[in-house]
Amino acid sequence: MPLNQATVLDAAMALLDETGLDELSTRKLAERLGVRVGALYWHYASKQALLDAIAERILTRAMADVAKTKAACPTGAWQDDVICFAHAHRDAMLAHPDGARIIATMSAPGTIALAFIGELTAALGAAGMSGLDADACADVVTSYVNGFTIEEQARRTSVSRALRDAAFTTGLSVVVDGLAVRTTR
Amino acid sequence: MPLNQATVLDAAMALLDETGLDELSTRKLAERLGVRVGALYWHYASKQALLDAIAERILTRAMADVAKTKAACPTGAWQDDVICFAHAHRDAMLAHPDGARIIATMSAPGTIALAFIGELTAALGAAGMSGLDADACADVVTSYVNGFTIEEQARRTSVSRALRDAAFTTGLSVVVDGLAVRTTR
DNA sequence: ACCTGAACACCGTTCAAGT
DNA sequence: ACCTGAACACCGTTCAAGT
Repeated sequence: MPLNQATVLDAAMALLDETGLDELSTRKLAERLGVRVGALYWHYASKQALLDAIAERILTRAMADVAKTKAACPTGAWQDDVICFAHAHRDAMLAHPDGARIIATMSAPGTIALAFIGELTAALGAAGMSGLDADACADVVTSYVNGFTIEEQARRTSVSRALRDAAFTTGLSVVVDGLAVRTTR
Repeated sequence: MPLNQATVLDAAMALLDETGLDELSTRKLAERLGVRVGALYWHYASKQALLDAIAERILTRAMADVAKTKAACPTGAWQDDVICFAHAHRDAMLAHPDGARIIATMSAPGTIALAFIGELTAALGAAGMSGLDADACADVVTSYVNGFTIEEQARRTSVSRALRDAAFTTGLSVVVDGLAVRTTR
């Protein structure tokens, strides 16, 4: 049966998981699929387009996690929403090697990325923040999460996952506290 | 006269400024220096070592800016210190194409990077934050700055520098507000 | 000490031609 | 519609040998 975008993407993510981004080449991917390199370009216009598809898939997973968590525990407090978004975002990136780098270097925010940040902005708007402020504040959250996770994944640090989780959570609470100041004035 | 580490580094930064990170190859660098590729490996063990040197130079510039600003206007308020650090950090990265990406993907934090984060941590410690908290809080600041600036440089956005500055400053004030609640309890 | 020459083992991308 | 074959224009790195 012929290849399609989904099969290529699946193989690319498997290769990513095994080797990391630096070793993810179109040629190795072609070999894994039992096909010549050129064949890939029928399904994706470029390697970057394929990486963008990986990024979208990672963020799709993050959004699904948000939906699930909110369904299981609908507290209604905007702080919990923000915390939920941030953890889902980081977890989805940590699930694959160099996940944060792939998100950070994607060529343009796709539909999923826009939806993700849109939902976060809406959650902040519901907290009584209006317009420009909500946009900028959603940006603080995603910038922090991206910055933290990129660093975390780049240096293969010796510090345990538990300690890194604690540092992340502490930093996140700082951000949330800062947002709270903005909400109450 | 023979090449040395500084000459190679200068040429690499000039090439970076002209072409960006993706076009910065050892071969183009060698051509610019009037030398064969292999010659570079006498001065730097690898391309990554050269990129690390670029990262160090960028952070050196950031630290110099911090020192200058503090000398010119020594307010003593820790909030001003944090804001000063963050702006110097971002400005130094924005001064070169893909500057933030180079910082984020450097193989290990060098002496300068450690000094930079050390000074920031000390400033927070002087604000009455102790130990682990000061570490984690310094991390929020640098994570935010890195995350924001990577995004900013990655997508060659059409939004003006002034608007991006405003968004950065708003986000930074959120972080500072969050740090303040930690300082006063 | 510093560099050349030349190779090794790779890359991403394109495109006529096949089926 | 989907893939092969084969090329094009590159990469980073190593290392004997030269000066």
